[in-house]
Amino acid sequence: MVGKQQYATVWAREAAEGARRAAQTAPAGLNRTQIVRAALEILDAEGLDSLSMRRLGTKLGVGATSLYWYVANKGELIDLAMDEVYGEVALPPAAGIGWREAAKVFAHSLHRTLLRHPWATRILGARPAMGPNAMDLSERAMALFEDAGFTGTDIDYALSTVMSFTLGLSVSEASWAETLKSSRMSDDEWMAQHTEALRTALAGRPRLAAIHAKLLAEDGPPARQARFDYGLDAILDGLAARLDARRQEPAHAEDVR
Amino acid sequence: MVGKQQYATVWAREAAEGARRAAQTAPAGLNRTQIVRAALEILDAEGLDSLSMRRLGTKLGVGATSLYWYVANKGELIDLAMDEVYGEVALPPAAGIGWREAAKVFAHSLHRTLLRHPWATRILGARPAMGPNAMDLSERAMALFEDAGFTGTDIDYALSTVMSFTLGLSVSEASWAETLKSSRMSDDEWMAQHTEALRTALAGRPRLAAIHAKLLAEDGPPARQARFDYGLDAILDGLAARLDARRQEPAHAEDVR
DNA sequence: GACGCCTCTCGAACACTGTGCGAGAGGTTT
DNA sequence: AAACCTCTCGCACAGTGTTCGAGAGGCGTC
Repeated sequence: MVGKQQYATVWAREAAEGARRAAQTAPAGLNRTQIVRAALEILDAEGLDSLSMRRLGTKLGVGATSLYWYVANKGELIDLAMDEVYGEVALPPAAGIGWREAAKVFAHSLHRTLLRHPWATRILGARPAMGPNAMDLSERAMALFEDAGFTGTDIDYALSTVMSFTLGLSVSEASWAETLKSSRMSDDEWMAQHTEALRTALAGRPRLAAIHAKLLAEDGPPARQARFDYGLDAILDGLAARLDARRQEPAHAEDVR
Repeated sequence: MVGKQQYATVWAREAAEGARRAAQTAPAGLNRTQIVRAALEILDAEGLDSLSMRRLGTKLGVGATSLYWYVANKGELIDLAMDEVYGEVALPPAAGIGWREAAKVFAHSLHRTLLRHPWATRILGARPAMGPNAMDLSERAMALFEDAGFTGTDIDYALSTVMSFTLGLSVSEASWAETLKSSRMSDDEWMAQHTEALRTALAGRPRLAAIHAKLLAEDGPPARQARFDYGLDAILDGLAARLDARRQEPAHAEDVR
Protein backbone atom coordinates (compact mmCIF):
# COMPACT_ATOMS: atom_id res chain seq x y z
CA MET A 1 0.00 0.00 0.00
CA VAL A 2 1.99 2.88 1.30
CA GLY A 3 5.53 2.88 0.04
CA LYS A 4 7.37 3.69 3.23
CA GLN A 5 5.82 5.27 6.27
CA GLN A 6 7.51 8.40 7.56
CA TYR A 7 7.53 8.74 11.32
CA ALA A 8 7.84 12.03 13.14
CA THR A 9 9.66 10.60 16.18
CA VAL A 10 11.53 7.43 17.11
CA TRP A 11 8.97 6.59 19.70
CA ALA A 12 6.14 6.46 17.21
CA ARG A 13 8.15 4.28 14.85
CA GLU A 14 9.25 1.83 17.50
CA ALA A 15 5.78 1.51 18.91
CA ALA A 16 4.44 0.73 15.45
CA GLU A 17 7.22 -1.56 14.27
CA GLY A 18 8.22 -3.13 17.55
CA ALA A 19 11.66 -2.31 18.88
CA ARG A 20 13.49 -5.15 17.22
CA ARG A 21 16.58 -3.33 16.29
CA ALA A 22 17.07 -1.37 19.47
CA ALA A 23 17.89 -4.20 21.84
CA GLN A 24 19.70 -6.24 19.25
CA THR A 25 23.38 -6.89 19.88
CA ALA A 26 25.55 -7.56 16.89
CA PRO A 27 28.42 -9.74 18.16
CA ALA A 28 31.32 -7.72 16.79
CA GLY A 29 29.60 -4.85 15.05
CA LEU A 30 27.87 -1.66 16.01
CA ASN A 31 25.24 -1.13 18.61
CA ARG A 32 22.58 1.50 18.91
CA THR A 33 23.39 2.35 22.50
CA GLN A 34 27.05 2.85 21.69
CA ILE A 35 26.17 5.05 18.73
CA VAL A 36 24.11 7.23 21.02
CA ARG A 37 26.91 7.29 23.58
CA ALA A 38 29.42 8.43 20.95
CA ALA A 39 26.99 11.09 19.78
CA LEU A 40 26.67 12.33 23.34
CA GLU A 41 30.43 12.65 23.63
CA ILE A 42 30.61 14.81 20.54
CA LEU A 43 27.64 16.89 21.63
CA ASP A 44 29.04 17.55 25.08
CA ALA A 45 32.54 18.30 23.87
CA GLU A 46 31.84 20.34 20.76
CA GLY A 47 28.19 21.35 20.69
CA LEU A 48 25.16 20.63 18.58
CA ASP A 49 26.52 22.06 15.34
CA SER A 50 29.56 19.80 15.44
CA LEU A 51 27.56 16.61 15.33
CA SER A 52 27.36 15.31 11.78
CA MET A 53 26.73 11.79 10.64
CA ARG A 54 30.09 11.56 8.90
CA ARG A 55 31.89 12.87 11.93
CA LEU A 56 30.10 10.40 14.16
CA GLY A 57 30.89 7.62 11.71
CA THR A 58 34.63 8.24 11.72
CA LYS A 59 34.62 8.50 15.49
CA LEU A 60 33.18 4.99 15.56
CA GLY A 61 35.49 3.77 12.80
CA VAL A 62 32.59 3.18 10.47
CA GLY A 63 31.06 4.63 7.33
CA ALA A 64 28.56 7.40 7.87
CA THR A 65 25.76 5.59 6.12
CA SER A 66 26.15 2.51 8.29
CA LEU A 67 24.55 4.43 11.09
CA TYR A 68 21.29 4.49 9.17
CA TRP A 69 20.84 0.82 9.88
CA TYR A 70 20.33 1.61 13.57
CA VAL A 71 18.67 4.98 13.31
CA ALA A 72 16.19 6.24 10.73
CA ASN A 73 17.60 9.75 10.60
CA LYS A 74 19.52 12.34 12.53
CA GLY A 75 16.42 13.52 14.32
CA GLU A 76 15.92 10.12 15.88
CA LEU A 77 19.51 10.05 17.00
CA ILE A 78 19.10 13.37 18.74
CA ASP A 79 15.85 12.29 20.36
CA LEU A 80 17.63 9.25 21.72
CA ALA A 81 20.53 11.31 23.01
CA MET A 82 18.11 13.74 24.58
CA ASP A 83 16.30 10.96 26.40
CA GLU A 84 19.65 9.85 27.78
CA VAL A 85 19.99 13.33 29.26
CA TYR A 86 16.61 13.03 30.93
CA GLY A 87 17.87 9.78 32.40
CA GLU A 88 20.54 11.65 34.32
CA VAL A 89 18.07 13.73 36.31
CA ALA A 90 17.58 12.69 39.92
CA LEU A 91 14.16 12.75 41.52
CA PRO A 92 13.91 11.24 45.00
CA PRO A 93 10.54 10.21 46.47
CA ALA A 94 9.03 12.67 48.91
CA ALA A 95 8.96 10.06 51.67
CA GLY A 96 11.32 11.05 54.46
CA ILE A 97 12.56 14.40 53.25
CA GLY A 98 9.20 16.01 52.43
CA TRP A 99 7.88 17.22 49.10
CA ARG A 100 9.51 20.63 49.17
CA GLU A 101 12.94 19.20 49.68
CA ALA A 102 12.35 16.52 47.07
CA ALA A 103 11.18 19.14 44.57
CA LYS A 104 14.32 21.14 45.27
CA VAL A 105 16.56 18.16 44.64
CA PHE A 106 14.69 17.53 41.41
CA ALA A 107 14.94 21.10 40.20
CA HIS A 108 18.61 21.40 41.07
CA SER A 109 19.40 18.13 39.38
CA LEU A 110 17.53 19.14 36.23
CA HIS A 111 19.31 22.48 36.22
CA ARG A 112 22.77 21.01 36.63
CA THR A 113 22.09 18.31 34.07
CA LEU A 114 21.08 20.83 31.43
CA LEU A 115 24.12 22.97 32.07
CA ARG A 116 26.28 19.88 31.71
CA HIS A 117 24.75 19.40 28.25
CA PRO A 118 24.15 22.94 26.98
CA TRP A 119 23.19 21.70 23.51
CA ALA A 120 20.19 20.00 25.11
CA THR A 121 18.51 23.35 25.74
CA ARG A 122 18.39 23.86 21.98
CA ILE A 123 16.44 20.65 21.59
CA LEU A 124 13.86 21.54 24.22
CA GLY A 125 12.16 24.01 21.91
CA ALA A 126 12.40 21.77 18.87
CA ARG A 127 11.23 18.28 19.87
CA PRO A 128 8.76 17.06 22.48
CA ALA A 129 10.11 14.76 25.18
CA MET A 130 8.52 11.35 24.75
CA GLY A 131 11.28 8.86 25.47
CA PRO A 132 11.17 6.27 28.26
CA ASN A 133 13.48 8.21 30.54
CA ALA A 134 11.48 11.39 30.08
CA MET A 135 8.32 9.47 30.79
CA ASP A 136 9.77 7.83 33.89
CA LEU A 137 10.83 11.22 35.12
CA SER A 138 7.32 12.54 34.52
CA GLU A 139 5.79 9.61 36.35
CA ARG A 140 7.95 10.14 39.39
CA ALA A 141 7.43 13.88 39.28
CA MET A 142 3.67 13.46 39.14
CA ALA A 143 3.85 11.06 42.05
CA LEU A 144 5.80 13.60 44.04
CA PHE A 145 3.26 16.36 43.62
CA GLU A 146 0.32 14.06 44.11
CA ASP A 147 1.77 12.71 47.34
CA ALA A 148 2.38 16.29 48.40
CA GLY A 149 -1.38 16.80 48.38
CA PHE A 150 -2.15 18.29 45.00
CA THR A 151 -5.18 16.83 43.26
CA GLY A 152 -6.61 16.58 39.76
CA THR A 153 -5.06 18.81 37.16
CA ASP A 154 -3.34 20.80 39.91
CA ILE A 155 -0.79 17.99 40.07
CA ASP A 156 0.25 18.77 36.55
CA TYR A 157 -0.02 22.52 37.00
CA ALA A 158 2.21 22.54 40.06
CA LEU A 159 4.79 20.34 38.40
CA SER A 160 4.73 22.46 35.25
CA THR A 161 5.42 25.56 37.30
CA VAL A 162 8.56 24.16 38.87
CA MET A 163 9.72 22.50 35.70
CA SER A 164 9.08 25.44 33.39
CA PHE A 165 10.96 27.77 35.68
CA THR A 166 13.94 25.42 35.78
CA LEU A 167 13.88 24.83 32.05
CA GLY A 168 13.59 28.52 31.29
CA LEU A 169 16.46 29.52 33.52
CA SER A 170 18.65 26.76 32.14
CA VAL A 171 17.86 27.79 28.58
CA SER A 172 18.83 31.39 29.28
CA GLU A 173 22.06 30.42 30.97
CA ALA A 174 23.02 27.89 28.32
CA SER A 175 22.47 30.25 25.41
CA TRP A 176 25.53 32.13 26.48
CA ALA A 177 27.64 28.98 26.52
CA GLU A 178 26.31 27.92 23.14
CA THR A 179 27.24 31.07 21.19
CA LEU A 180 30.56 30.99 22.88
CA LYS A 181 31.22 27.41 21.88
CA SER A 182 30.07 27.86 18.30
CA SER A 183 32.14 31.01 17.86
CA ARG A 184 35.18 29.16 19.17
CA MET A 185 36.14 32.08 21.34
CA SER A 186 37.49 32.15 24.83
CA ASP A 187 35.50 33.68 27.64
CA ASP A 188 37.72 36.74 27.67
CA GLU A 189 37.72 37.25 23.93
CA TRP A 190 33.93 37.27 23.92
CA MET A 191 33.81 39.72 26.79
CA ALA A 192 36.37 41.99 25.17
CA GLN A 193 34.39 42.01 21.96
CA HIS A 194 31.14 42.89 23.69
CA THR A 195 32.18 45.49 26.24
CA GLU A 196 31.65 48.22 23.67
CA ALA A 197 28.22 46.89 22.73
CA LEU A 198 27.33 46.55 26.39
CA ARG A 199 28.46 50.08 27.13
CA THR A 200 26.26 51.62 24.47
CA ALA A 201 23.42 49.34 25.51
CA LEU A 202 23.55 50.45 29.12
CA ALA A 203 23.99 54.11 28.20
CA GLY A 204 20.32 55.06 27.85
CA ARG A 205 19.02 52.49 30.31
CA PRO A 206 19.76 53.52 33.89
CA ARG A 207 17.81 50.82 35.75
CA LEU A 208 19.42 48.08 33.74
CA ALA A 209 22.85 49.60 34.24
CA ALA A 210 22.36 49.82 37.99
CA ILE A 211 21.33 46.19 38.30
CA HIS A 212 24.08 45.12 35.99
CA ALA A 213 26.65 46.76 38.24
CA LYS A 214 25.22 45.10 41.32
CA LEU A 215 25.24 41.72 39.59
CA LEU A 216 28.85 42.15 38.56
CA ALA A 217 29.85 42.72 42.18
CA GLU A 218 28.87 39.21 43.20
CA ASP A 219 30.38 37.19 40.46
CA GLY A 220 29.73 34.11 38.44
CA PRO A 221 28.42 30.70 39.43
CA PRO A 222 27.48 31.44 43.07
CA ALA A 223 25.35 34.37 41.90
CA ARG A 224 23.59 32.18 39.38
CA GLN A 225 22.92 29.71 42.15
CA ALA A 226 21.48 32.48 44.32
CA ARG A 227 19.17 33.56 41.53
CA PHE A 228 17.98 30.02 41.01
CA ASP A 229 17.35 29.42 44.71
CA TYR A 230 15.53 32.70 45.10
CA GLY A 231 13.11 31.87 42.32
CA LEU A 232 12.65 28.28 43.35
CA ASP A 233 11.91 29.18 46.97
CA ALA A 234 9.42 31.79 45.89
CA ILE A 235 7.68 29.29 43.65
CA LEU A 236 7.53 26.61 46.33
CA ASP A 237 6.12 29.17 48.76
CA GLY A 238 3.41 30.02 46.28
CA LEU A 239 2.59 26.36 45.70
CA ALA A 240 2.60 25.56 49.42
CA ALA A 241 0.12 28.36 50.02
CA ARG A 242 -2.20 26.81 47.46
CA LEU A 243 -1.87 23.47 49.20
CA ASP A 244 -2.78 24.94 52.61
CA ALA A 245 -5.74 26.79 51.19
CA ARG A 246 -7.05 23.57 49.72
CA ARG A 247 -6.71 21.73 53.03
CA GLN A 248 -8.91 24.25 54.82
CA GLU A 249 -11.74 24.04 52.34
CA PRO A 250 -14.69 21.84 53.34
CA ALA A 251 -13.31 18.34 53.17
CA HIS A 252 -14.61 15.75 50.70
CA ALA A 253 -16.44 18.43 48.76
CA GLU A 254 -16.50 16.26 45.70
CA ASP A 255 -17.81 13.22 47.58
CA VAL A 256 -20.97 15.07 48.68
CA ARG A 257 -21.90 16.91 45.57
CA MET B 1 46.84 44.41 11.39
CA VAL B 2 44.21 41.76 11.57
CA GLY B 3 42.84 40.66 8.25
CA LYS B 4 39.16 40.66 9.01
CA GLN B 5 37.68 40.60 12.47
CA GLN B 6 35.09 37.94 13.16
CA TYR B 7 32.28 39.06 15.39
CA ALA B 8 30.18 36.71 17.49
CA THR B 9 27.03 38.83 17.33
CA VAL B 10 25.66 41.72 15.27
CA TRP B 11 25.60 43.93 18.28
CA ALA B 12 29.31 43.62 18.88
CA ARG B 13 30.08 44.34 15.24
CA GLU B 14 27.85 47.36 14.98
CA ALA B 15 29.18 48.82 18.20
CA ALA B 16 32.73 48.44 16.91
CA GLU B 17 32.16 49.59 13.34
CA GLY B 18 29.36 52.05 13.84
CA ALA B 19 26.01 51.18 12.39
CA ARG B 20 26.51 52.81 9.02
CA ARG B 21 24.82 50.23 6.92
CA ALA B 22 21.83 49.58 9.11
CA ALA B 23 20.05 52.89 8.73
CA GLN B 24 21.12 53.42 5.16
CA THR B 25 18.37 53.53 2.59
CA ALA B 26 19.29 52.59 -0.93
CA PRO B 27 16.89 54.53 -3.17
CA ALA B 28 15.61 51.65 -5.28
CA GLY B 29 17.43 48.67 -3.88
CA LEU B 30 17.29 46.50 -0.82
CA ASN B 31 17.03 47.49 2.76
CA ARG B 32 18.10 45.74 5.90
CA THR B 33 14.79 46.18 7.65
CA GLN B 34 12.89 44.74 4.72
CA ILE B 35 15.26 41.78 4.56
CA VAL B 36 14.54 41.08 8.20
CA ARG B 37 10.83 41.46 7.60
CA ALA B 38 10.89 38.96 4.74
CA ALA B 39 12.91 36.57 6.89
CA LEU B 40 10.29 36.85 9.61
CA GLU B 41 7.56 35.99 7.15
CA ILE B 42 9.33 32.81 6.11
CA LEU B 43 10.12 31.89 9.72
CA ASP B 44 6.55 32.35 10.89
CA ALA B 45 5.02 30.55 7.94
CA GLU B 46 7.41 27.66 7.48
CA GLY B 47 9.67 27.39 10.51
CA LEU B 48 13.33 27.81 11.26
CA ASP B 49 14.57 25.05 9.00
CA SER B 50 12.90 26.54 5.96
CA LEU B 51 14.84 29.78 6.11
CA SER B 52 17.79 29.65 3.76
CA MET B 53 19.65 32.51 2.19
CA ARG B 54 18.76 31.42 -1.32
CA ARG B 55 15.11 31.06 -0.41
CA LEU B 56 15.11 34.48 1.20
CA GLY B 57 16.85 35.90 -1.86
CA THR B 58 14.30 34.62 -4.32
CA LYS B 59 11.49 35.84 -2.09
CA LEU B 60 12.99 39.30 -2.37
CA GLY B 61 13.70 38.92 -6.09
CA VAL B 62 17.42 39.12 -5.50
CA GLY B 63 20.49 36.90 -5.58
CA ALA B 64 21.26 35.10 -2.38
CA THR B 65 24.70 36.59 -2.01
CA SER B 66 23.38 40.11 -2.31
CA LEU B 67 22.03 39.76 1.19
CA TYR B 68 25.57 39.59 2.53
CA TRP B 69 25.99 43.25 1.80
CA TYR B 70 23.48 44.06 4.56
CA VAL B 71 24.16 41.22 6.94
CA ALA B 72 27.48 39.56 7.79
CA ASN B 73 26.06 36.06 8.04
CA LYS B 74 22.93 34.09 8.71
CA GLY B 75 23.43 34.24 12.46
CA GLU B 76 23.22 38.02 12.39
CA LEU B 77 20.04 37.85 10.37
CA ILE B 78 18.45 35.58 12.95
CA ASP B 79 19.59 37.77 15.82
CA LEU B 80 17.95 40.72 14.10
CA ALA B 81 14.74 38.80 13.52
CA MET B 82 14.76 37.65 17.12
CA ASP B 83 15.10 41.20 18.38
CA GLU B 84 12.09 42.11 16.30
CA VAL B 85 10.16 39.45 18.22
CA TYR B 86 11.22 40.99 21.52
CA GLY B 87 9.88 44.24 20.18
CA GLU B 88 6.38 42.78 20.04
CA VAL B 89 6.20 42.12 23.77
CA ALA B 90 4.06 44.53 25.76
CA LEU B 91 5.13 45.71 29.18
CA PRO B 92 3.02 48.46 30.74
CA PRO B 93 4.33 50.56 33.66
CA ALA B 94 3.11 49.53 37.09
CA ALA B 95 1.58 52.95 37.67
CA GLY B 96 -2.19 52.69 37.90
CA ILE B 97 -2.69 48.97 37.60
CA GLY B 98 -0.16 47.80 40.21
CA TRP B 99 2.93 45.70 39.77
CA ARG B 100 1.19 42.33 39.93
CA GLU B 101 -1.18 43.22 37.16
CA ALA B 102 1.60 44.73 35.09
CA ALA B 103 3.71 41.62 35.53
CA LYS B 104 0.78 39.51 34.40
CA VAL B 105 0.31 41.56 31.28
CA PHE B 106 4.01 41.25 30.57
CA ALA B 107 4.11 37.49 31.08
CA HIS B 108 1.00 36.89 29.01
CA SER B 109 2.30 39.05 26.22
CA LEU B 110 5.65 37.28 26.19
CA HIS B 111 3.90 33.94 26.17
CA ARG B 112 1.60 34.79 23.31
CA THR B 113 4.39 36.39 21.31
CA LEU B 114 6.55 33.29 21.55
CA LEU B 115 3.69 31.04 20.51
CA ARG B 116 3.08 33.30 17.53
CA HIS B 117 6.72 32.69 16.51
CA PRO B 118 7.42 29.12 17.60
CA TRP B 119 10.82 29.10 15.88
CA ALA B 120 11.91 31.79 18.32
CA THR B 121 11.97 29.32 21.19
CA ARG B 122 14.70 27.45 19.37
CA ILE B 123 16.83 30.56 19.32
CA LEU B 124 16.44 31.24 23.04
CA GLY B 125 18.82 28.42 23.94
CA ALA B 126 21.27 29.26 21.19
CA ARG B 127 21.94 32.99 21.25
CA PRO B 128 21.87 35.55 24.04
CA ALA B 129 19.41 38.43 23.69
CA MET B 130 21.36 41.64 23.29
CA GLY B 131 19.46 43.66 20.73
CA PRO B 132 17.95 47.07 21.39
CA ASN B 133 14.41 45.77 21.74
CA ALA B 134 15.50 43.06 24.15
CA MET B 135 17.40 45.66 26.14
CA ASP B 136 14.48 48.06 26.20
CA LEU B 137 12.27 45.27 27.43
CA SER B 138 14.80 44.47 30.15
CA GLU B 139 14.98 48.10 31.20
CA ARG B 140 11.24 48.38 31.52
CA ALA B 141 11.00 45.03 33.28
CA MET B 142 13.65 46.04 35.79
CA ALA B 143 11.83 49.31 36.37
CA LEU B 144 8.63 47.39 37.04
CA PHE B 145 10.12 45.21 39.73
CA GLU B 146 12.11 48.01 41.27
CA ASP B 147 9.03 50.19 41.52
CA ALA B 148 7.22 47.25 43.06
CA GLY B 149 9.61 47.46 45.99
CA PHE B 150 12.34 44.96 45.22
CA THR B 151 15.86 46.16 45.90
CA GLY B 152 19.40 45.31 44.87
CA THR B 153 19.89 42.01 43.12
CA ASP B 154 16.39 40.95 44.18
CA ILE B 155 15.09 43.11 41.33
CA ASP B 156 16.85 40.85 38.88
CA TYR B 157 16.02 37.69 40.76
CA ALA B 158 12.30 38.43 40.88
CA LEU B 159 12.22 39.33 37.21
CA SER B 160 14.18 36.21 36.31
CA THR B 161 11.68 34.07 38.14
CA VAL B 162 8.72 35.38 36.19
CA MET B 163 10.58 35.45 32.91
CA SER B 164 12.15 32.01 33.21
CA PHE B 165 8.83 30.45 34.02
CA THR B 166 7.23 32.08 31.00
CA LEU B 167 10.10 31.19 28.71
CA GLY B 168 10.19 27.61 29.91
CA LEU B 169 6.49 27.04 29.45
CA SER B 170 6.56 28.63 26.01
CA VAL B 171 9.50 26.48 24.99
CA SER B 172 7.71 23.32 26.02
CA GLU B 173 4.53 24.27 24.24
CA ALA B 174 6.29 25.38 21.08
CA SER B 175 8.36 22.22 20.76
CA TRP B 176 5.22 20.41 19.85
CA ALA B 177 4.39 22.91 17.12
CA GLU B 178 7.92 22.78 15.78
CA THR B 179 8.15 19.02 15.21
CA LEU B 180 4.72 19.16 13.71
CA LYS B 181 5.68 21.89 11.28
CA SER B 182 8.98 20.31 10.28
CA SER B 183 7.34 16.92 9.71
CA ARG B 184 4.72 18.58 7.51
CA MET B 185 1.96 16.60 9.16
CA SER B 186 -1.49 17.64 10.15
CA ASP B 187 -2.51 17.70 13.78
CA ASP B 188 -4.55 14.55 13.35
CA GLU B 189 -1.90 12.64 11.46
CA TRP B 190 0.57 13.30 14.24
CA MET B 191 -1.89 12.22 16.86
CA ALA B 192 -2.79 9.08 14.96
CA GLN B 193 0.85 8.18 14.62
CA HIS B 194 1.55 8.63 18.30
CA THR B 195 -1.47 7.05 19.97
CA GLU B 196 0.26 3.70 19.94
CA ALA B 197 3.45 5.15 21.43
CA LEU B 198 1.42 7.00 24.02
CA ARG B 199 -0.50 3.88 24.97
CA THR B 200 2.62 1.86 25.64
CA ALA B 201 4.15 4.81 27.45
CA LEU B 202 1.22 5.16 29.81
CA ALA B 203 0.93 1.42 30.37
CA GLY B 204 3.43 1.08 33.21
CA ARG B 205 2.98 4.57 34.58
CA PRO B 206 -0.32 4.87 36.44
CA ARG B 207 0.11 8.36 37.89
CA LEU B 208 1.00 9.80 34.54
CA ALA B 209 -1.91 8.00 32.90
CA ALA B 210 -4.36 9.33 35.48
CA ILE B 211 -3.25 12.92 35.01
CA HIS B 212 -3.19 12.52 31.28
CA ALA B 213 -6.83 11.43 31.31
CA LYS B 214 -7.82 14.40 33.45
CA LEU B 215 -5.96 16.78 31.17
CA LEU B 216 -7.68 15.37 28.10
CA ALA B 217 -11.09 16.04 29.65
CA GLU B 218 -10.54 19.79 29.59
CA ASP B 219 -9.17 20.27 26.16
CA GLY B 220 -6.68 22.37 24.30
CA PRO B 221 -5.92 26.07 24.49
CA PRO B 222 -8.09 26.98 27.51
CA ALA B 223 -6.37 24.25 29.55
CA ARG B 224 -2.96 25.59 28.56
CA GLN B 225 -4.12 29.00 29.66
CA ALA B 226 -5.24 27.59 33.00
CA ARG B 227 -1.89 25.97 33.52
CA PHE B 228 -0.09 29.19 32.75
CA ASP B 229 -2.27 31.25 35.05
CA TYR B 230 -1.96 28.76 37.89
CA GLY B 231 1.83 28.90 37.77
CA LEU B 232 2.02 32.61 37.30
CA ASP B 233 -0.30 33.33 40.22
CA ALA B 234 1.66 30.99 42.45
CA ILE B 235 4.88 32.72 41.50
CA LEU B 236 3.49 36.19 42.07
CA ASP B 237 2.19 35.07 45.47
CA GLY B 238 5.63 33.84 46.38
CA LEU B 239 7.24 37.06 45.26
CA ALA B 240 4.66 39.22 47.02
CA ALA B 241 5.34 37.35 50.25
CA ARG B 242 9.01 38.20 49.93
CA LEU B 243 8.11 41.83 49.39
CA ASP B 244 5.94 41.96 52.53
CA ALA B 245 8.60 40.24 54.62
CA ARG B 246 11.10 42.83 53.54
CA ARG B 247 8.78 45.69 54.45
CA GLN B 248 8.37 44.44 58.02
CA GLU B 249 12.08 44.10 58.70
CA PRO B 250 13.64 46.94 60.70
CA ALA B 251 13.78 49.75 58.18
CA HIS B 252 17.10 51.10 56.95
CA ALA B 253 18.89 48.10 58.39
CA GLU B 254 21.78 48.66 56.08
CA ASP B 255 22.08 52.33 56.98
CA VAL B 256 22.58 51.53 60.66
CA ARG B 257 24.70 48.48 60.47
C1' DG C 1 27.78 -28.66 -0.95
C1' DA C 2 24.39 -25.42 -2.86
C1' DC C 3 20.89 -22.37 -2.45
C1' DG C 4 18.29 -18.72 -0.43
C1' DC C 5 17.74 -15.51 3.17
C1' DC C 6 18.74 -12.28 6.68
C1' DT C 7 21.83 -8.87 8.83
C1' DC C 8 24.83 -5.48 8.18
C1' DT C 9 28.44 -2.18 5.76
C1' DC C 10 29.45 1.27 2.67
C1' DG C 11 30.81 3.95 -1.73
C1' DA C 12 28.66 6.82 -5.00
C1' DA C 13 25.52 10.16 -5.86
C1' DC C 14 21.87 13.86 -5.18
C1' DA C 15 20.04 17.92 -3.68
C1' DC C 16 20.87 21.28 -0.64
C1' DT C 17 23.30 24.38 2.68
C1' DG C 18 26.29 28.93 4.11
C1' DT C 19 29.57 31.74 2.38
C1' DG C 20 34.32 33.87 0.04
C1' DC C 21 35.85 35.93 -4.06
C1' DG C 22 36.12 38.78 -7.72
C1' DA C 23 34.01 40.83 -11.69
C1' DG C 24 31.20 44.33 -13.05
C1' DA C 25 27.13 47.73 -13.33
C1' DG C 26 25.62 52.27 -12.16
C1' DG C 27 26.04 56.50 -9.95
C1' DT C 28 28.59 60.48 -7.73
C1' DT C 29 32.61 63.18 -6.90
C1' DT C 30 36.90 65.08 -8.31
C1' DA D 1 37.62 61.79 -18.25
C1' DA D 2 39.15 59.47 -14.32
C1' DA D 3 38.63 57.73 -9.86
C1' DC D 4 35.82 56.13 -6.43
C1' DC D 5 32.01 54.23 -3.79
C1' DT D 6 27.79 51.37 -3.38
C1' DC D 7 25.70 47.53 -4.53
C1' DT D 8 24.52 42.97 -7.20
C1' DC D 9 25.58 38.45 -8.29
C1' DG D 10 27.59 34.11 -10.77
C1' DC D 11 30.80 30.85 -9.69
C1' DA D 12 32.87 27.76 -6.76
C1' DC D 13 33.96 25.21 -2.46
C1' DA D 14 33.42 22.53 1.36
C1' DG D 15 30.17 20.59 3.89
C1' DT D 16 25.43 18.64 5.11
C1' DG D 17 21.56 14.63 5.50
C1' DT D 18 19.98 10.92 3.11
C1' DT D 19 18.80 7.31 -0.81
C1' DC D 20 20.09 3.48 -3.39
C1' DG D 21 21.95 -0.50 -4.64
C1' DA D 22 25.82 -3.56 -4.53
C1' DG D 23 27.95 -6.75 -1.86
C1' DA D 24 30.07 -9.29 2.24
C1' DG D 25 29.40 -12.71 5.74
C1' DG D 26 26.78 -15.96 8.47
C1' DC D 27 22.94 -19.21 9.20
C1' DG D 28 19.31 -22.60 8.12
C1' DT D 29 17.24 -25.69 4.89
C1' DC D 30 16.94 -28.67 0.96
